[in-house]
Amino acid sequence: MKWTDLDENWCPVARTLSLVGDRWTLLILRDCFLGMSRFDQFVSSTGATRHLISDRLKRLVEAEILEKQAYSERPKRYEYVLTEKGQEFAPALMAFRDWGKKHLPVRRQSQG
Amino acid sequence: MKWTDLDENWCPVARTLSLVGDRWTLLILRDCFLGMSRFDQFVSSTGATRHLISDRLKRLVEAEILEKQAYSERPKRYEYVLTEKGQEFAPALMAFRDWGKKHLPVRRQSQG
DNA sequence: TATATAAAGTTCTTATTTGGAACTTATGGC
DNA sequence: GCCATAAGTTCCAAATAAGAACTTTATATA
Repeated sequence: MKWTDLDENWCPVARTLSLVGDRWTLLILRDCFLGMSRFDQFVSSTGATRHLISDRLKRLVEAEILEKQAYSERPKRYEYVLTEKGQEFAPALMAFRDWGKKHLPVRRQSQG
Repeated sequence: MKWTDLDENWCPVARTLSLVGDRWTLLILRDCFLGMSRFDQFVSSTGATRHLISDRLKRLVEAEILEKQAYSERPKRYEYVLTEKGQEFAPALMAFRDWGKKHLPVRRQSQG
């Protein structure tokens, strides 16, 4: 079974996962909430490959969670910003953050 | 980069994703909150392969999110139950559920 | 003119993960 | 002996991801 097959599942959790049930997608959304919006920012912040970021941004735009906006005309450059639908994903990320802070403390300092 | 490499990331969201940032893992947790606890229940409920379920349950037990408990001695049979750490994941799943209910309504009835 | 930089991707090849079905082990019932 | 149940494991083909280099459009510098 493919995970996109979950999009018509009876369970709202499953349907949500068909879109964002993937670590890189969720990291991109985290970055958006931290104020990032550009391709290369997502690449260096998440550590995912350019290929992955490209793919996940397309999905997020198609799902209307992010919106692609031109911020420069020449050369044509785009950035990705949260739609209202995307903004409303905040509680989920905050729940992840809280759980991680409580149950997965960092031992040694590392960078990502 | 491998996703398990996120486990020492500075960001608590990333650390959380290193454990549960995967659709099948989160669906297994959803099932646990719905009262399921057995291997075959997870297989048929999620639609994931036995292989995947086996792998994800191992990770969840290792992370102390689930606990493996014998419910039969002969033959030896185990079930998986949420630990307190696992229970505290509820708010995250509820956030997913709420977002899905609001933003991803089902069109036609389907089963998963 | 030639070179370098920047941003946002795409392309290529190799490695890792997943899918799907069948098989295993232990036990009880008919 | 034969079938069923539960919890996995094994095998191979198919799909995804990793990593690095390349492309495109345009500005800046020597």
